Amino acid sequence: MGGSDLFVGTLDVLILKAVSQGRMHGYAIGRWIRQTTKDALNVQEGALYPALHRLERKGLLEEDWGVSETGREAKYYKITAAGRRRLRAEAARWKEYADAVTLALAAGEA
Amino acid sequence: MGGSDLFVGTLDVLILKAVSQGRMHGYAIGRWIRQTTKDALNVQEGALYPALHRLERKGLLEEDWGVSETGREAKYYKITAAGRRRLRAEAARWKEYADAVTLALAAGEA
DNA sequence: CCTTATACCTTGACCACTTAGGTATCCGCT
DNA sequence: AGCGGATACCTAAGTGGTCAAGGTATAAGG
Repeated sequence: MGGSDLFVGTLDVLILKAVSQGRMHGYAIGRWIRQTTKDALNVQEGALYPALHRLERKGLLEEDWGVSETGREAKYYKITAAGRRRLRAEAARWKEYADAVTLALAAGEA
Repeated sequence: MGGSDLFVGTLDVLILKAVSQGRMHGYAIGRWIRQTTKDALNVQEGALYPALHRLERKGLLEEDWGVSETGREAKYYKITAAGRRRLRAEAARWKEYADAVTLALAAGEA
């Protein structure tokens, strides 16, 4: 199993990062997140697919149908220029935020 | 200024951490978070006070009225044993989660 | 054949957070 | 005297991302 709940707001940046690595379909994005985090994060499909539609609507991703590695129909996503900009911004925001929280949680320790 | 939006779910652990340092009133908890994160996080009061009530209802904090450093009435919070346990668990969860996201966001880099 | 994996989707409910107000006291500045 | 800003508490309405739980369909493997 493994995989705690998401901290709301981190899913988008993870998706953008995944797709920035190369054209990828939805199901594979979920798998990518699970694998690159060594099972620490398991994204529910009920969160994943709406997020993809959201990002597409915002013009951060582009979709087109194709055939997956296993020979099935699959909707592939590609990151747009705006998506790449957003990824940079959100990744920076995440880093700043994570450092801040980690700093706070370390307060009062030798 | 400074202070981006919260990633939902991180506020509770920050509050527990603050109060674990010693008896503290609500307004001071907000200030503590702002200061220990060097202004990276600025918690809105509309998020802070409901969170305190939530944690109190769950038995993770205890409250009693007192007088603040400035001579005003203030509601002081103290962490309970259950709160301390929760803090340990949530801090560990945060660390695991943050490491996982950071790992994923670093994927594909030299 | 039946489960598991792949691959997509939606709906309902929850609930933390944002925004935007409100009360009251006290300090410092003009 | 007046007024902004800090202190110190609170609430209500709205948003919106996620979870839980369903659904369709095909293919591989036991």
